[in-house]
Amino acid sequence: MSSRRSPRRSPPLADHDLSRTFARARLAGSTLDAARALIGARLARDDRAGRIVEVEAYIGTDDQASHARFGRTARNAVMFGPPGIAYVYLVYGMYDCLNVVTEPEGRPAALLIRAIEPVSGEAAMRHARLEAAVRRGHTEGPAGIAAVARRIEAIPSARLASGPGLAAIAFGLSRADTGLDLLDPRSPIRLEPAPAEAATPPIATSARIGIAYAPEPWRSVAWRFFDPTSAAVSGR
DNA sequence: GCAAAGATTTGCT
DNA sequence: GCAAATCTTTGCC
Repeated sequence: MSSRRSPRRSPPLADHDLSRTFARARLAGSTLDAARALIGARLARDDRAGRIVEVEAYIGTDDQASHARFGRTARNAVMFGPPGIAYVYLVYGMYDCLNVVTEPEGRPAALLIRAIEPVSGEAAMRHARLEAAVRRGHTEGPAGIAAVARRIEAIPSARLASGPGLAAIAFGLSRADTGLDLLDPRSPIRLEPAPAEAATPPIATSARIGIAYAPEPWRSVAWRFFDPTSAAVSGR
């Protein structure tokens, strides 16, 4: 590039709207506070966006349901790092799940994104869902890919990302995305605050899902947070 | 080095 | 309503 070009202090952020940057401070403190802050916030990719409607908190090495219960390992290392970073893991050998790291560096904690209500880019989400079905060999039956494509077209919008595995598929996320800074406006996947005009959503709580293996009190603690008015909440 | 289990989803009985 | 699918991570011998 020519040295006569006017220098840029940072990459193309000149027209970036700062009101669309989620505040790292909201993730750096209590994970339970951060969980409430995430309900109604947005997850955005270039061609799609959605409203987070369900999250679960996993806090510290004492939490016997958390991946951090074994201490720091190769898999969970980012949970011990700074807040706002993506932690994507493979569950049951089949599905990737997105977490947002919380709390200061050195304290392992994260919020599992369990459900997202699509706001835009539903076609991209359906396309991602079809690609996932092809990868899993679900299109090799007698019905073929056309039948699977029709079935995916028929899925209601609110069901496109209504579970942790489905949310990752809808947004095209995989373990390779672990380490991404979700609060960097230049990141391909970003966390953004709810629009100023959006109403504050109601928030309900319950025990976390799928952790029956954990001893009490971890099994029953109400660390799942969701918007009970959303049709996109998982398990309905 | 091996065995067990898992922060899920889907399809069939 | 139950069980299969699928493979990485972790604990233990």
